[in-house]
Order: sequence, then structure tokens, then C-alpha cells
Amino acid sequence: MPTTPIGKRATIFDVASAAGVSRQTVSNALNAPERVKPATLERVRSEIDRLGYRPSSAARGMRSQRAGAIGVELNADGFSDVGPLVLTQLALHAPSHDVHLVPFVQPDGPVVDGYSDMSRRNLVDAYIFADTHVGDPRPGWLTARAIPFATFGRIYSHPELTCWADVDGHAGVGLAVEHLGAQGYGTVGYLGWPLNDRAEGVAEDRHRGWVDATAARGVTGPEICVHQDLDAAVAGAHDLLAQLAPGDAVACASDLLALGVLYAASHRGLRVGPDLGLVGFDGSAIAQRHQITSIAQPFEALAQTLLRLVHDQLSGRSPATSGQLLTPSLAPAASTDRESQLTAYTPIPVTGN
Amino acid sequence: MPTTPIGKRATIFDVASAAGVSRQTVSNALNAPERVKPATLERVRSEIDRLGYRPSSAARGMRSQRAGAIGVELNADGFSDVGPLVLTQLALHAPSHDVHLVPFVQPDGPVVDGYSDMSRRNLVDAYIFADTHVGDPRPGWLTARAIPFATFGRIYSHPELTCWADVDGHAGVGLAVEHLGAQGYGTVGYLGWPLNDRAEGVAEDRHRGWVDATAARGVTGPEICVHQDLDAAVAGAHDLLAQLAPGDAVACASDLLALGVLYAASHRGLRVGPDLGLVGFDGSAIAQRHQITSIAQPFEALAQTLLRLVHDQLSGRSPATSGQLLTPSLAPAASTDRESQLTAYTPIPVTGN
DNA sequence: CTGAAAGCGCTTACAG
DNA sequence: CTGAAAGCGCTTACAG
Repeated sequence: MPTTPIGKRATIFDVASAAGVSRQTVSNALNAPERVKPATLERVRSEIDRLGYRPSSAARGMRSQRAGAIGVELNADGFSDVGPLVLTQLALHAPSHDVHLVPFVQPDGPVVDGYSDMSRRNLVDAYIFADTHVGDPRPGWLTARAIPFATFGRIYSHPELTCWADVDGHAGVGLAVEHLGAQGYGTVGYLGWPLNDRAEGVAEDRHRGWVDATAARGVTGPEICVHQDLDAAVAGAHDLLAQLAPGDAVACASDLLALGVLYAASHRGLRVGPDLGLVGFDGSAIAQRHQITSIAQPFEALAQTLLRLVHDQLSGRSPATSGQLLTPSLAPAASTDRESQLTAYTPIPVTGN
Repeated sequence: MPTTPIGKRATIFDVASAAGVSRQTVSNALNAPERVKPATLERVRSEIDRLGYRPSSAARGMRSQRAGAIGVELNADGFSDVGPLVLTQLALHAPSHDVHLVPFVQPDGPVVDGYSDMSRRNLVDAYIFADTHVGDPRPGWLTARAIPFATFGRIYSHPELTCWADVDGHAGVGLAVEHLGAQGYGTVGYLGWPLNDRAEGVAEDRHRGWVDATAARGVTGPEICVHQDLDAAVAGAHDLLAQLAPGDAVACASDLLALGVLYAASHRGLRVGPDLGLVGFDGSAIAQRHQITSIAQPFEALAQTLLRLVHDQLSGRSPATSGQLLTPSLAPAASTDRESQLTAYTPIPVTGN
């Protein structure tokens, strides 16, 4: 296979001869600048800039036995998991940790094949992945081989592991309840997910946030749990709204569930904002599109934390003593504020039931 | 920085001595199997399997002067561009082209910095990116340096370049119109984007699909163009529906616009399906969630085509003589079929006028 | 069909 | 503070 020419790169040798020093001094200027006399350093650096020199990734990796890369597993269906937003933030911040990302997909669910292959080729030094669950083979396999990794979401298969970062759903829903209280709404009901659902931990985490926050207010409210589906959300919201009065509010486990509340409320002649408080969760496109106040996931902090977790392990630094819980923030939508003047309502069909 | 031990990998030397051959023979078995005697090949391969040997990515890259990687630029906002779905498909099919992906983000829009840096480090051999536009510096910069690349979307800055793959919006909207005709709907109107919009080419492509398909039917219809925004879509849909009668239909440039039609229709007491035909475009989560028939983008074919385009260039093969137009497919939603029995309607508020 | 030599471009010891 | 030597693990010529 002939290689397409891509212009001659400058090598460390070119920089060394241009600066009148040896190759090692250039290497030191890059990797241990404190060992180089300031005047020499300055000269070397200016030659580096002039020639546009960058160390060859392959040569550096080969000598140092580090790929300088983090494998990131994507979900085969292209949704959820280490979602697009986290991946974007990871890609944005990877350079500051001196690594690049290598995304990969395993068509047959959470197995270990892809990890085994990439590690054998020394393609990556560590991994980031999401959606761990009881029975997940990945944390155990990696741990047994002392391969560094960090996960988005608690590691339910190995509660003793601390190399995870997660959204503090408890605090997030707490924020939602407080916000609704501060806006003057009365009882705050909850539309959430079944507690024994697939994403068991997440459902419970967010639910307890509502339990504790409403308990703190001294006023609890009705709750309904439904699966992550629009029709189910609408039906659940009707049940919930039947137990609430105008001036009350609903906190939701997700923006999709909040959209269901929006539909059901409208069907019942309730205006979200003036008549009913509503806060979703995730800060997703749904919330933005329908102007629903939401609890925004801290994607940037999540990405930075995950990168730091693997970076620390790669540096042999002592691991964190506990998982990292990151607090989401309130993303208010002006038009669903209590004071907003909603005037236009458009009826809309929802199929099913 | 001490390195965390990750278990001793087998090297080409281990395989060679285990199989009783020299290192080059192992290399040949991997890279030019036809040059190795079948019996020897078999013996080498069985040792490779037994030892779990994989060539070191860094060593191979250094010697062959190929990174074996494709840089993929992601949009800084995490949406659109080479979307999550294309990226997933790229990651899924990259191994069959013997490459891995390196996603990267440029915080300051479509510049050339990231490309320059990655190429200087020999981190990737080629690039894939999206959203080219008039004045885009990337195609010219890469072409001048003979760095291979392929784009998702036509290259408006360099019409002579053929290294692109795109969705055939013309054919897609044509499919939509034909489907609506086959279902027995009458006039087919169009809710699209302004033709001089940012995504100029896409808007025009899809619009002409409607023009040509309705002309072929011998019955044209009303058209309205609005920006990609739910409120604007609802307003535009009202204008459009005012010019249509029950039994007519609407084809849309996107699923979000189709959602606007769904809302406006419901507001006017029209049931999508029995009273009004509706087809969106993109096969997005919106269409699935609201059970809107849509034109699904061919993400897998797109990814495979993009990989093939860069692979051909890297192999020095003759480039394609024209861009690759991929035909999307109809993704019918049973509940909005003409014959469906829609019974449940839920009114829903849309904020803004 | 198989093997001995050279070298890809760095960094890591170590010696001055 | 700076430099000469060695070697990371492969593949690419080339010689047998």
C-alpha cells in the first residue's frame, strides 16, 4: 500500500541541530523542562515553534510504553450510555491530560472482547465506560489485570470500587423541590421510574431526593412510577394530577416524564407555570424544545472527573477514597416560571392508551 | 510517572520462538500470508492464538509510518454535525478497515488548528468531518497537504472535490410524497426550511424533492418555509393547514417540523392518520416518540461509505469520480397510517404565540 | 519460502 | 546541565 505523502514532518533531530543541542536536550525541554538551563530551553522552544515540531505519537508511545490514549466504549444503539454530550466533553478536555480518546463499540453488549483486544495491542492505557450493572464482567476483568478505568455511574457489581463519577440525582431532585417551593407552589408530587427498573440505582437515587426534600419541607405529596415512555408518562401524569390541586407542582425523574406532565396538564386545562409547577431532569433537548425547567447534568464536570480518575491511576497516584458525586444545576425556563404569562395553548394528539 | 503494570504482553519474538520460526515469518504471516507456506502459516497462527498475540499498535505505526487512525471532528456543542449515530456506526465499522477513531473537538469553530496538531504528531492518517460550508478552511488546507479526508455532506467550498457522502434528501422527500400518495391522500403540502438558510444545500435538496415528486403526481400543493424551531413550525403548520383540506397531507424537511404539524393539526381538530397524512425526515427520536412516519437517514451506509472513501485514498486507489449520494428509507409508524384507529387525543400546550 | 540487518523517532537510564 | 548509548517492537527492504 503506497502511502499518500503528507509533507515532511520535522523530527527531534531537526530541532536539535537547529538549536545546536543534542536530541536528549530537546526531549528534556519537552518532558522535564526544569532540567534544562533557561537560556537553552528558550532557544530549543523557539526552534520547536519555528519548525512546528511535535513528538511522534507512535515513537513516544513505543519508547514510553504508554499509548497516551483512553478507550471509551459507546453503546451499540448510539443512544444513552456515555452519551454524546459526555463524549464531547471528554474529547474537549482530553488534550489537557495529554491523552486522546479511542471510541469503540461492542455489538454484543457489555462483554470484554473489545477491552482484551485493545489492551493486547497497547492501543490504550485505560478505559472509560458507563452503564455498569450487577453481573457486569468489565470491572472485574479490568481490576484483575490492573488496567485503569473509570465509569460514568456507580459500579453496582463492585461496591468497593471508587473509580466512578455520577450525577447526584438525590441533590438534583432536591434542587427541583426547593425551586418549586421558592416559586410558591404547594404540594410537590413526583413522577418517577419504577424502583426495580433496569437503571435501578438511578431510579432510587432520584426518588429519595424527592422523599427527603419534601420531608424537609414538611409537606409530602403523591407519587407515581412509570417507565421511560411518553404514553406511560402521560397516563401516570393524569393519575398524579388527579391527586393535586392548582398551585401544586410535579418534580420528575426525567425530561420525557415532564413532557408527559405537560401534555396531561394541558389536557386538563392546567397551564404549566401559572397553574402548575413542573421541573424535569437531564437538561435535555426535550426540556429546551418545550421550555421545561430542568435539572441539567454536569457534563463538563463529569468528563473532567472521569479523566482525572484515570489520569491519577495512570500516574500511580492514590485512588480516590470514594466515588465522585457531582451536583447538577437548575436550568430554569423563563416561560414556565410561576409569574410567566402563558397565553397560547395548542392541543396535540398523543397516540396509544 | 510510574506505570501501572498491565500484565506482560506477548511480543512477536515470543510467537516466533514458540513456533520455531524467525520474527519476519510471523510478520509475514500477519501482513502477507500468501508468502508463507501453508504448514508454517498454520503453526504460526495457532501460536498467535494460544499466546493471544496482537502486534503493538505503536511499533507497527512507527515502522510503517501510518497511525492506523482516522480523526473525527465533533461539534463543540455536542449536537448535530457528525452526529452520535454516525459516530457510533463509524466506531462499529472502523475495525473492519483496520483503523481506529480519534474524536476531537475544536472549541472555536471550523478552523484548522486541531488538524495541524494531530497531523504533526502523526496521530492520525486521515480525517472525517461534517458541516462544510462556503468559506470553510478545512478542505483547502487538507487538500494542499494531500492529507486524505472525507466529509458527511457535500463540500460547498470545493464543488470539484468528490470525497463526500451525503443523504439524498431529494430522493427521501420523493419517497415521502410517494408513500402519502399510495396511502390515498390528496394534495401533499410541504413544510420546509428557508432555502437561503445556513444549511443551504440541505434545505434546497429536500425542497426540490417535494417539487419534483408532486410535479410527477400532477398535483402540486402549498409550501411554507420556517426555521428549525418548534414554535415556528407550529405557526407555519397552521398557515399550511389553512390551505389544505381533510384527506390531504404534509411532507416535512425534518421531524421537528413534523411535530409542529402534529400540534397544529390537533389544535384544528384534525387527526393525523385518518384526516391528515404526515411524514417527517431524519428518523429521529422525535419521530419514534411521537409515532410519526419518517424518512430514516442511512447512518450505517454513510459510515461505511466515509470509511471506504478515506481507505481508498490511503491505499492510493483512484478516488471516486463523484460524491456518494445515499438513499434514506421510509420508516413507517403504524399509528399514523391512514387506516389506523386513533382514539386518544391529549391536548398539550405550546408556549409562545 | 525463510532469515539476518537496518531503522522508524523517540525516551530512559547513565555517564560526564 | 548536557550528551553518547541502548532499546521500545515492529516492518521493510534485501539476501539467501
